[in-house]
Amino acid sequence: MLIRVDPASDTPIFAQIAASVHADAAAGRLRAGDRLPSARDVASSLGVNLHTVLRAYQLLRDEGLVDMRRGRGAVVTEAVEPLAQLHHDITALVARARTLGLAADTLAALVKETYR
Amino acid sequence: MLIRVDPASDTPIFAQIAASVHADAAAGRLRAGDRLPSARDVASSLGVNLHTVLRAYQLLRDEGLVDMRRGRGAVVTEAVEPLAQLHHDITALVARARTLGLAADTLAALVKETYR
DNA sequence: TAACTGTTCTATAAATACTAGAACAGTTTC
DNA sequence: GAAACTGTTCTAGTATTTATAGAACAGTTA
Repeated sequence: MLIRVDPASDTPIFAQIAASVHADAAAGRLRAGDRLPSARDVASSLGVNLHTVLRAYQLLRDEGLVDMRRGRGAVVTEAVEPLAQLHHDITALVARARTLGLAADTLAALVKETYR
Repeated sequence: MLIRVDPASDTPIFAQIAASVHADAAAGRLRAGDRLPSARDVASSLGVNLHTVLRAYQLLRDEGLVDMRRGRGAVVTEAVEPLAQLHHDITALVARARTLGLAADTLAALVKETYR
């Protein structure tokens, strides 16, 4: 499993790591029972701090996406299934927004605001 | 026009102000030619600093949503139309995500990631 | 002209993001 | 049991972002 990060991006690194896992789960590349690479491995391969990776993992844990325990690592839960189910709807919405010239941040903010 | 802000929220105030305008535009409550309340008025009524409101307005300007000039204020552009067109799709997606138990931040991050 | 508007500037305080190192406590593997 | 792995917790420092504050500037409108 590969986690990508753009150091030049204005979004925090921990958020990018979590988003990378989100994307993999939505695309079906991650399934319940799969294990995320250890935080130390991710940290060294990305050249970031261990705590930064752990913060992303704890975010995913708070969302119920992974189950974390010492010694075992971070294991994906059944909560990834809804993400995969929504994948088609999301890509369709994004495609339409793109043709309308909408910025990514604008659409994302709109979705978040609509949730309330 | 009413702009709402939650001081207890973890999202920055300027982002909340921009999101409030986004929501109004998407819901059709804002149309091209409409004028946003002056930054000083919003600042005093919300109890926040002028610069904080201006930062939100400049964000909307960067998105092309409003046109700003000294003396005239911030006027909504035709770029709001796409937002209104997407409103139904967004609410439908949010409703489905909600039934699946997805968090707002998760869905928003997913949408943003899918955009790339 | 007077009152309004956003623009620009410097400055400060607070919160957040990131890095850094160390020690701890479970789990897995041999 | 021992060794190597895992996340957890702790303190600490730096850089960036957020928000506030005040002042002066420069267009627009009434």
